[in-house]
Amino acid sequence: MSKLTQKKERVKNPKGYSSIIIYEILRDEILSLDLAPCQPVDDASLAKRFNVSRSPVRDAMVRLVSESLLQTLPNKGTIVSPLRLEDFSKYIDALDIVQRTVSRLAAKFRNNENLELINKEQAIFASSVEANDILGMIQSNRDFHIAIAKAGNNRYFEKIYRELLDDGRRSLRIYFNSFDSHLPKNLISDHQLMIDAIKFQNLDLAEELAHEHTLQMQQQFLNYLGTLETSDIEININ
Amino acid sequence: MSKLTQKKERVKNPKGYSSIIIYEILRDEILSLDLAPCQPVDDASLAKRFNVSRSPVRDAMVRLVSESLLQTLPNKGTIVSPLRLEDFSKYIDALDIVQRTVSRLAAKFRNNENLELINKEQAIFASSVEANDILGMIQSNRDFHIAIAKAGNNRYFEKIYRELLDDGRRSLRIYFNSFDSHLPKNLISDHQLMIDAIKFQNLDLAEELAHEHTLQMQQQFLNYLGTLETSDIEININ
DNA sequence: ATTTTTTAAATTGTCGACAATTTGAACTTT
DNA sequence: AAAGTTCAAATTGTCGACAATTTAAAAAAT
Repeated sequence: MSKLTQKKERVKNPKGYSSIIIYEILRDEILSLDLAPCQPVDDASLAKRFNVSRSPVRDAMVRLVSESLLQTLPNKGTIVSPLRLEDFSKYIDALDIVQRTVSRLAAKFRNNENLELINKEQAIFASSVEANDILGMIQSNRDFHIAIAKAGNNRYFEKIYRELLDDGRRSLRIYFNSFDSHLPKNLISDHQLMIDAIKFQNLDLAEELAHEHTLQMQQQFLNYLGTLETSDIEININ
Repeated sequence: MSKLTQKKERVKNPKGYSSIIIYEILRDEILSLDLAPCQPVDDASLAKRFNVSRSPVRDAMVRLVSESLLQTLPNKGTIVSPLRLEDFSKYIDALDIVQRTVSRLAAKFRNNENLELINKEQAIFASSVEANDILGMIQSNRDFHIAIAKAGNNRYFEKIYRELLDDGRRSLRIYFNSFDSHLPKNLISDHQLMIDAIKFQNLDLAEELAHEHTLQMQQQFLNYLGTLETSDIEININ
């Protein structure tokens, strides 16, 4: 076959990027749902696809497993982790509490540098909305909220919040898809109100706005699911 | 050399345990502070020590890096992560908030199965204290608190709490070392009070007890550090 | 027809070697 | 002596092969 005769002049890849690149490609494909939940993923074919040996693929997969984006079924291969939408209300419960706490901490401890970063991220988010760039919106929305967490001046809480956001990345993908043409202008003004509350150190207001922000997201999300089918997801926030 | 002539009759290890075993050994050595913070750790010598190739050692190290127990200094090797005791008050801040939230959730949502597990873990903890077994105390104390988190019926919060506890494992080691001969009997009764508050669904009391529990730990810890040297750790809990 | 045994294939962890860098010391050159 | 260059050693990612299992399908025995 031409593929074999045309023997790739194997110039070894520049040291140590394959596994990182493969990790990022797979991660993006999983998060964008190009790789469907429960879809099998095996290192042999990935190695073929990326024209590398199994080692870098394995490394990438180990990392994805540790992030719970892949799931190993012992001796039965590896699959894209199932997306359990029935867990969504639990997720929102957790996100609500953490988000309120983080906002309150930010309002208390923020300094000028923090505020600058938050404003910067807000601007980036606004421009992704302007450009109707969904992937950009997801990324910059995340960065905006993490900037707030940073202002809380507690790296443990920042880590908790970041990991929780990361846990919800695929759900968030569905959430943003729900704005299929009419853009979420109000998200931008919501963010601005949060910035002001943090800037003026109004702890209670910052917490309340974070709470409303989460509720609104939940609302939008459930409405969207409701348009797909009658959902049996129950809400237990009070 | 005899080492070479005596050629190990390399019976390959039973499939796929070396890397897990090596991971556990290294983890325990790091947590018990046998491997000192900042101490260099290189795969070549570990491979020699465990009589395996670099691959399983590398896998174990990757995992430890992802848990922040090891730290990679690019092109300069890998070291045991520094133990930043100056972060301790931040850690306690975060632990306090999460612990209070988890206790409150547990008091609200606990069922009989949860209560049974909590009681079981409490019994195990009590017997480790009885036996003066520090490693056992650390483990069973963790399991006790995680049992409470489970009762909160929110896997996201459970994960947050577990990871936060894991983050503090080395600090906790120092904490338990501080009870060098007189055992923490009161920890047992504290736990019992928490169990009762959760059992009788007294949310406010459960939260308050969790708060006191954390404060007491902080107190004990700082006192202990104070006996070692004049500590510049500042407390900002209010 | 059901259970047991045998086998081939798939899965998965490990091996030893090697190659692309990077680092820092030794050696020039200015 | 300072700056630049060269080079061996250390670090680190990748390769292709292989071996220990597990799984499940095929074959044999009951």
